[in-house]
Amino acid sequence: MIELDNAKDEIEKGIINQDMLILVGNCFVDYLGRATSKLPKGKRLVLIKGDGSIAIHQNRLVKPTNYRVNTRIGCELVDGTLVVKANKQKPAEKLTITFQNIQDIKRYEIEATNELRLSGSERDLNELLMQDLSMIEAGLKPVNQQQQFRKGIADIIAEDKDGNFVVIELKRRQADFASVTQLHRYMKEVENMKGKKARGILLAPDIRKNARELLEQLGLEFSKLDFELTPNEKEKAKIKGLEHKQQKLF
Amino acid sequence: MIELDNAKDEIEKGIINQDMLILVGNCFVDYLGRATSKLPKGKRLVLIKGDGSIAIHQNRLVKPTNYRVNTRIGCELVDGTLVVKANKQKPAEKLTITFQNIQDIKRYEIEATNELRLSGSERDLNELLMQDLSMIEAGLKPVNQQQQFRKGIADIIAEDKDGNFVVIELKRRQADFASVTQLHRYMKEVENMKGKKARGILLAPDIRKNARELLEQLGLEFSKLDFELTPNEKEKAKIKGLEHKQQKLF
DNA sequence: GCGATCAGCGGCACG
DNA sequence: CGTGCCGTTGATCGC
Repeated sequence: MIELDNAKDEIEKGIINQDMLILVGNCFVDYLGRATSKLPKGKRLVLIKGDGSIAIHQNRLVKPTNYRVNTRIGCELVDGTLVVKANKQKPAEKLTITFQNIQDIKRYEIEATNELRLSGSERDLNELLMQDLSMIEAGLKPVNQQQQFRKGIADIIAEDKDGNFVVIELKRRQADFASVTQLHRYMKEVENMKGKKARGILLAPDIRKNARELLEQLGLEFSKLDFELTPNEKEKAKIKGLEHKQQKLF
Repeated sequence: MIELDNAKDEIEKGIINQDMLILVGNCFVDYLGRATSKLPKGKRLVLIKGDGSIAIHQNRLVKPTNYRVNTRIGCELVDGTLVVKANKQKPAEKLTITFQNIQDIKRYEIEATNELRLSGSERDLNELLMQDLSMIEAGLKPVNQQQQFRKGIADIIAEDKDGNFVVIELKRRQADFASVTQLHRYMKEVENMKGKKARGILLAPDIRKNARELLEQLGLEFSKLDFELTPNEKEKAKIKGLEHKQQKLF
């Protein structure tokens, strides 16, 4: 066990230094903000970061039980306990950790960089498709990418060989109800703007059965998007194929 | 710095014991699964939990750069590095952390409980409303709570004093486009099932301006939900009032 | 700052 | 197991 006043010094040093801090000890946690919560007494691990993020972890799941981001963290000794507070205004939120004891406290100097290079995101796939819209359908030409409307932002807008506007919504994973209604909303908006019928194509690796039903009722199209992730850093991802489900009939 | 073979022993001990493990050191991280990512060499903090959760943290933000949940974690010494792997099938995912060195390794015995008592969730508000639907509108009677359709699950279905079906969608925070289309979807489904017109009411503390426009176009109603969080453990939350925006005109 | 949307969403509850 | 959806969603990007 660590003396609480020593712990306090160490925490304050860590906060000033923008270190990463690990606190382990018996504590309870109160949160009042967008919701309220009480975490009863128990042994937890608290992770404080240089940017004022704080997370209380129990020994399960990746997500913390309690957390707060981008806040000013302070601590004080109160009645033989060490109280760590992470409060914030707008929205008003209070996070209070009360330690009965501190078993361990660790301070690590780690730079606050963000160097993760991720690929296979929707943005990547979008870029790939824009390079050659004919992958989706022969004769398709880009009109406007990520065009903003009053009712949202469509992923891709194009014009098909017959001069119809085509709204394309791209999903990197199985499409659901929300994906379908999203596309429908954009399609309606385009129809309103242009004053004529438009098409809507949902592009995803898969679609849930009921979502597919809704899609068809709304007069939208689904096209299976088959893409491959490349561990190679040079190319971000690779689109292996696109398959209109309707074509299966032939 | 810690000898890598000692670190390996300690990690393996921790995994068997289902402890919480903290590793700090220079490493790079490769992920291949639903997407791919590379995190170049740098000093990071890795948190491993008893249920096989693993998270790589940099010194900013609450969320880890890389993570994996519910996996079998193994480690081995390879060419003077310590490699921690968290692989999984279905879907196939590989997470590999390669440590050049380990500055610190900590092992904490913490029980894997989940005792957080949270209140003010949508579920709580739903329960409160169901106790007295007349808060929403005089004469409103419950028909079915959380009724399941082919196209989703409506929060509340009721009947108004004139015998119309009323579909109610509840949001604990500012309603957006998705909230509106969600309600619309349920309302249409009820109309289909019952074979007559239905009403739809969106209940939320606030609604985005454009979402409100869409809501009105779709013939739906909005009602401002004013609720209060109680730090008191006995009562979950309190609904202070409900206000139909239309009433503001009078 | 707000608005809109994605996320390797995670996690949960229900069928 | 999949389906649907909430979340103190968080985080990002654009305006």
